[in-house]
Amino acid sequence: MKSNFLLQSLKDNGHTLTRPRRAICDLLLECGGHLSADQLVEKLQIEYPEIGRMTVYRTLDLLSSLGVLRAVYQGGGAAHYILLEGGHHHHLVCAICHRVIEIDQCLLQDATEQISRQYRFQILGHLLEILGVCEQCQAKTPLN
Amino acid sequence: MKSNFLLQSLKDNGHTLTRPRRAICDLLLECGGHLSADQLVEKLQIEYPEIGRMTVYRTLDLLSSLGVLRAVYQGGGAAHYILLEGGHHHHLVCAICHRVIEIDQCLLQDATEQISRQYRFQILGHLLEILGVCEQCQAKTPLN
DNA sequence: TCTTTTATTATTACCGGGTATCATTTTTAG
DNA sequence: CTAAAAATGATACCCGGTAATAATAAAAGA
Repeated sequence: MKSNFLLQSLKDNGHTLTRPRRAICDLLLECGGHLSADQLVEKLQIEYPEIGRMTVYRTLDLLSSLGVLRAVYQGGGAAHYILLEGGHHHHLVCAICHRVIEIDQCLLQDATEQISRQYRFQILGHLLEILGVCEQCQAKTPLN
Repeated sequence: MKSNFLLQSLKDNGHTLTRPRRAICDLLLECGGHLSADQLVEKLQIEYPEIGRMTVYRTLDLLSSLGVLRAVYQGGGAAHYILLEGGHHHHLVCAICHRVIEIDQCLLQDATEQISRQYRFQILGHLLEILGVCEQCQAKTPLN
């Protein structure tokens, strides 16, 4: 049984580890994030048909407020949620196919410290989103 | 009469500079961005009561597709739009009062070039959003 | 200029993601 | 075991954004 930092965070902050919350946190971790609320609901229905929409939304909000999850709103559709184990997240978004490519390394250690001092801003986390064209789409639709 | 790079972009791409579009682009530049579509509509109503919601949404979409504007979706409410004269944008978001503090300098010149090579990703722009607590809110609610 | 074609706009109705409400159930504390 | 508190689920609702369409304005051609 692997540990789940989402559940751990709930526990550490005095929240109950209920069946729905366990299911949601496990699924989130299993899928590595990048799911929308409705996608979560749909997947949960298979094994836990009793879990309702509201609980999913509420749990996602709760996790977000604890700083271990983050809602990302790309234009148009539903928000998707990314795991924030290290307090930060970087990813590339393809403007054509909307593929999301995650970047593990953090490019901003120094930069954020500088910002923090300069603006007297207490940093909780950051999100870097790079918009562009992925390799596959460059091949399909050469822009030049 | 100062130049408006939003209007210029429309012109350069063969779009008509109509009265509504002029009004929208002027207002966007005047306010320095960070307005929602409905805020724009409301402000426009004062001087141009004939301009409808749809036109505003369409114009914002058009400008976004040209890469000179970008919709930013913070959780909850409506998207707001930021000017992208240089193709990128950085800002700080206060987790408590939701104030938005813009950062002028770009911290990512080197980092994005590295990403581009490493992932063979053709970068169009980037958005860095730093979440934290601003100076005023730190004073009001000391976290420790 | 007048006509034809194309682009843009305004109105309306609609859709879907997310929220508010509240009664019910589950969990915790005593 | 009982009472209080927390969490859940069903329903209805709200609001930001979209789709569709008819009318208008602008551009192009004769």
